[in-house]
Amino acid sequence: VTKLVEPRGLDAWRAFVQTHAAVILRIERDLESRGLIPLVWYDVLVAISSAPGRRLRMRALADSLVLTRSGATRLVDKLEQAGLVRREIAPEDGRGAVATLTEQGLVALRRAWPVYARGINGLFLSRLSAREIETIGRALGRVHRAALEPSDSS
Amino acid sequence: VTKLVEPRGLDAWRAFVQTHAAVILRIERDLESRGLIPLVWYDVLVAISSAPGRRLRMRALADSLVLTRSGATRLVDKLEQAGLVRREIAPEDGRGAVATLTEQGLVALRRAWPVYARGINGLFLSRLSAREIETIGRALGRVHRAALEPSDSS
DNA sequence: AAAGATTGAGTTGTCAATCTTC
DNA sequence: GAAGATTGACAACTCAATCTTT
Repeated sequence: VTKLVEPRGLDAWRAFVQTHAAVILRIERDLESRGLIPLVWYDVLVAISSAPGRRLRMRALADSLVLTRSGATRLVDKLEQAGLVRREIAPEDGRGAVATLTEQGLVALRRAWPVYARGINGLFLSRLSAREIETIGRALGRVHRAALEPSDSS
Repeated sequence: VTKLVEPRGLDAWRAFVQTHAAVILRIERDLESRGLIPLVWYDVLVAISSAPGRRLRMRALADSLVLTRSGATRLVDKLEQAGLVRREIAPEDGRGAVATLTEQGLVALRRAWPVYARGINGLFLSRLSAREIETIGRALGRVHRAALEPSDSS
């Protein structure tokens, strides 16, 4: 394992990856133990509810969740079976489908949020100083935008 | 969506989650497009190779990868089929199995590392200042340790 | 023909039950 | 009986192929 990454950088990377796994797992379990919806479902509902008109095309949903299109299809299938989401034909483009929230979906969203929020606060934010939170938001936001760029691989 | 998390904190959390997904995805694709082993396999090989004596119990492997025990079993099955890893009976405890690296496993590890390292540098570290790297490593390391604690959920 | 979405087949991971050793 | 590991049944996601609308 030649030193292609400086040690400090590697530490940061590892902390980043492992912390993500550990924290997400804890929140997931917490939601489940309280009979609430899984985190991915929550993500779907939030994405829809915060989209203009509370309606979101499947494609856009897939992108926003870092999923494939088929993944989004399967996922919305479940949510629809559970009665949290409804599919409609896109008004301007007959090819497209848009996902919308049902009343139940809105309720499920509101129920899950406090538990999710408690996880974010208790496991993540409460361990960080205001300065760290600021730095992390700004720095990782920058990394995120860069990672969405086309591809600068040689 | 009542304000149970302060806006700055929510920004930081979202940046954290989305950046993770985006960056991991890019690295994964990069490895695949070059015919190298997937990231999880890499993680397994690293975990083993950096364990004392280059041998690691299944249980410890599962923990270090944030996987279930059965997940670890399946994973090592594949690696073993591919000839990168070998299972042996634990010397002191007949119940346990330890995973060890094969010669091929070591080669696969060394081949993947430059590409992985390039991803870490190019997508992550190169977008961050030295101060940010330091802060992220320290802060997220603290979050990680906290997330491994038993469970302080009410 | 291109883009949106879905389906079939296969892979990866989980949970609950089981086997083995302590 | 408890812990380590594995197996069977099943859930989640991906790729490639397909269908529909533009």
